[in-house]
Amino acid sequence: MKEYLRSALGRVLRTMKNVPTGFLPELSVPANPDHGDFATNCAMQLARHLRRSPRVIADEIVAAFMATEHDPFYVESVTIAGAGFINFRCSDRYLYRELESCLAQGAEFGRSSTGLDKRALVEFVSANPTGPLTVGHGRNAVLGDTIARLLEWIGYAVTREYYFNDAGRQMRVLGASVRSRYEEVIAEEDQPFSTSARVVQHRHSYRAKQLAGSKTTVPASFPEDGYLGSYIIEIARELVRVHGPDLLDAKDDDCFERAAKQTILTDIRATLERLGVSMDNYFNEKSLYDSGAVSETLDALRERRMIYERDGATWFKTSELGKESDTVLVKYTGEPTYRLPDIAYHVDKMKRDYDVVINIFGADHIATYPDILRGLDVLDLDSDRVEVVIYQFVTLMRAGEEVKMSTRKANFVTLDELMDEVTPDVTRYFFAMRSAQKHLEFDLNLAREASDKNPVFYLQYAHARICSILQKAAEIALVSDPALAQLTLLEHEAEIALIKEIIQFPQIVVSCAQAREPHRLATYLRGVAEAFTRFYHSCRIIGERREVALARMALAQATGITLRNGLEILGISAPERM
RNA sequence: GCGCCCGUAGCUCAGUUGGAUAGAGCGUCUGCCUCCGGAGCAGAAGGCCAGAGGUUCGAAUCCUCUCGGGCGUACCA
Repeated sequence: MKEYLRSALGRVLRTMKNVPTGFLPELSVPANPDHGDFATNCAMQLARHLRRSPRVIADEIVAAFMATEHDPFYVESVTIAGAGFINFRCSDRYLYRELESCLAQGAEFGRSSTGLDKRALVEFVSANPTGPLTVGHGRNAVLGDTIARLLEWIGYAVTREYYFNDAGRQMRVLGASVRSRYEEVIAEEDQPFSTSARVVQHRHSYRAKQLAGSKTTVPASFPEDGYLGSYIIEIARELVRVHGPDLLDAKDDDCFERAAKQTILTDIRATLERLGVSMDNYFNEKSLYDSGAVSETLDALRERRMIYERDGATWFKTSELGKESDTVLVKYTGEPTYRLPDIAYHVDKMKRDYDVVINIFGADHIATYPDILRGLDVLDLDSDRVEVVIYQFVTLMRAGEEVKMSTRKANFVTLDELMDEVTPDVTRYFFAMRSAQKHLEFDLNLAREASDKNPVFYLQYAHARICSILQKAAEIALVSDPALAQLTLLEHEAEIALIKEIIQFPQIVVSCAQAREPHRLATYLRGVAEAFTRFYHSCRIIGERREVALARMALAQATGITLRNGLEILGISAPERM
């Protein structure tokens, strides 16, 4: 419809005098449905250029349109309103055909081939295995996965990738933390009745002072910046269960580190799985060192004369590339900063030849990616293919107070805990329903206590109700069969409004995917569910004469298809009863 | 200091490439359950779209400045 109007208007405008070549008419959907289904402002835009009043120009355009381009299949009426808007109302026949198409496509309704034969890489979550995924990672995971699903729906072949680093100082601290807890568990088992002595001992330790006011206690051997979460104790207990006290003699923390990493990574995978996120690839930063990619990248940058040495460190001349200062790539210790492997990683991504490479980053990583792009530019790789979706932080509210989150300290809420409280469905909807660039306030008390107020239930409820109606109708021998339904019987205001809502779905999917904005889909689905409940309240199905009932059942079925497919993209279940 | 993001109803947020009377949910107030699922529906109240300039037929949307909030700005990851 939109395409037809666009090209028809384009042809009309080309026949008119003095219209600039290349002028394209814009089509929009009026906010007020009384104005029509589509509107164009082109008469107003041309007014200045043609030095005539917009209304006169609009008259001319409409006359020409009606004479040469008017197709009654699409357009029922054309009117001129306001300062010079041209409004088009589409014909019911067009609506019925689109509705038929929805019913025919079923589970495929909303899929398109806009991005056919294109490949996308979506890198997201990418948390290092030092602890369980937090609420913040949840937002990242939902955004990334939903964008991936949207792209798949418009035809892309998508790879979901998780980039992680299991080496370096943070992992050594992790290993030391586990060892300390391990020793603590062993000591407790030896002297099960001396726990009070242990607490006294901690009260005198430096760490205990730091922890004053917090419930967490740690053994004296605990690293100063160790990981305080209770999951460390769980890992230590498991090691005791399997190895007993044998590990007390271990000469370094390697075995503790390995055990921790393995457990945590497995847990992360399980958490993501529970959220409905399944990665295609876990990319280990270490492999970039093993393959030589890191040193190759450094050499390549050096060849372009963008590298120099100073104070024992290796610098990247980012000041020549629009940055205030240069950037260290290799520290004086000989150890690279994270930027170098990051660049090498993206070089690797570019070599894998994707049409688009999307990264999902929290706002705290905002400063990291420009360096990556600069690196790619220097190496003549097409950095335009790299896109970054930055999301703002999640503020967790508990009993009206903000909870500051840190993986190191114990007071974070894990993604698993969140899902325990509000279910994965609600978690996904909550994170998907808001624009990524807005801060997200997550009221735990509200989410926990008041599940009946959560908007996701509104969508699921509408779906369940549709299933229930169709089921009930079947019991009295009314079987929904789109092929037999006379859709022209759908003429109630609420029916037409619902049809118009439904048939927008494919276009919505395309625009959400292209804009990388899942929240607009959530907003749209809410509108579909609202239009359905309005229809439900003004139009009965069971009890109406057979033909009308069948037509309305077809409409209900189409609504169900739209809700189901939309929820599928959001990764949320569409239950048949609740 | 500099960079990025945000500022829309009491609260949390929508608002497509600039369009016609700025919209939802929650909360508040009115109605509506012999009726396909009331987790609902219909309606009311609530706004100088942070503020000031600019661009134009037309601005919540684009530009500049100011004020407020968040996040960065490491030889930490």
